[in-house]
Amino acid sequence: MRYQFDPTLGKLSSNISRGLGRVLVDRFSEKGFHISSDEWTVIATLYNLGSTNQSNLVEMVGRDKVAIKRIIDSLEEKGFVSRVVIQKDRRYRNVMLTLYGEDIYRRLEVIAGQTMGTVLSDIDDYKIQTCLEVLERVNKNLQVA
Amino acid sequence: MRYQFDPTLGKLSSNISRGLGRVLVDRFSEKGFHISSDEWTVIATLYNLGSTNQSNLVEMVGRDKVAIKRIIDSLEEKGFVSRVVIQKDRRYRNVMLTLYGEDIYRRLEVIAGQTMGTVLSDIDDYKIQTCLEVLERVNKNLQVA
DNA sequence: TAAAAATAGTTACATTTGAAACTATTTTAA
DNA sequence: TTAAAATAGTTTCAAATGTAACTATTTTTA
Repeated sequence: MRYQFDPTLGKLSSNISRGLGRVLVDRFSEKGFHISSDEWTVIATLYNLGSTNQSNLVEMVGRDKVAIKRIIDSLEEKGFVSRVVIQKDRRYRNVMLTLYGEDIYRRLEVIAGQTMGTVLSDIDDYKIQTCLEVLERVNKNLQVA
Repeated sequence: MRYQFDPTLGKLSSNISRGLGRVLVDRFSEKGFHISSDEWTVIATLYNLGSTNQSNLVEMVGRDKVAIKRIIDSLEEKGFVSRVVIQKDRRYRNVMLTLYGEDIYRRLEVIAGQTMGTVLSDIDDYKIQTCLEVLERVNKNLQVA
């Protein structure tokens, strides 16, 4: 095929990243939650994953360790997560949602679900699946590139 | 359907945006071009569009006017674009690639094409098309959301 | 087992980015 | 025709982000 040399995929991914973040933060904010899109990503990851260390979050979320540290700092300040040094190997910190954090997750999930519903409402399911599949693959390819 | 409430699309788009930018900048840099991914986007847009004003670039590129101004400033310093006040309406500036800028575009295009080729090489054409179609739609939906 | 290497996480600093206020100019409408 | 509104682009300042160097701890290896 003739590959994209015009910056379509780059432009779309960066605009969607920015735009989805903006919309999500606005919806959260309207309901009284002051949470960045990065914070939301980490909260959702922790909810699905349970207790884990920061390095593992680096893997799961795809941000570097400084970014993860900063997000955890902020979530800890807000009381959504706790961070505990693991005595077995004191380099690690165990990060997990607090009960309050879990409660917040469930509320945010509803808002995020509605928002994604709006954004994806007029698009066929199978196309969305194909799209996500492609994006996963692109993301993998980028990691080794 | 059951919509994504885990942050899949947000995570993927932001990681791809970041990753693609990083890879592209690295490839450009290896060949001696020190160009950000935003600059590349604007150069390619100007090549396809010809002469235009900054507000129109805001539309085409999907960044705000401050971002566009900064990118144009940088491209102008490097001699890739020229910016001329339009006498008919002196609020506008006409932005266009210089001959040098057009030459640079053609060189960058080759590198960007190869890079995208690598990143997309193991993915079916029709799936890529479907993916881009979905992303275009999502992007449109975000603009009104 | 002691020194070197590796790993998890943090700090510090420079750069980038975003939002709001601003200037200059043109258009609208009283 | 002139005051108010709108538009294009710029400036400014605070906040977010990326990079590199750092600390603390554990693992490896000579």
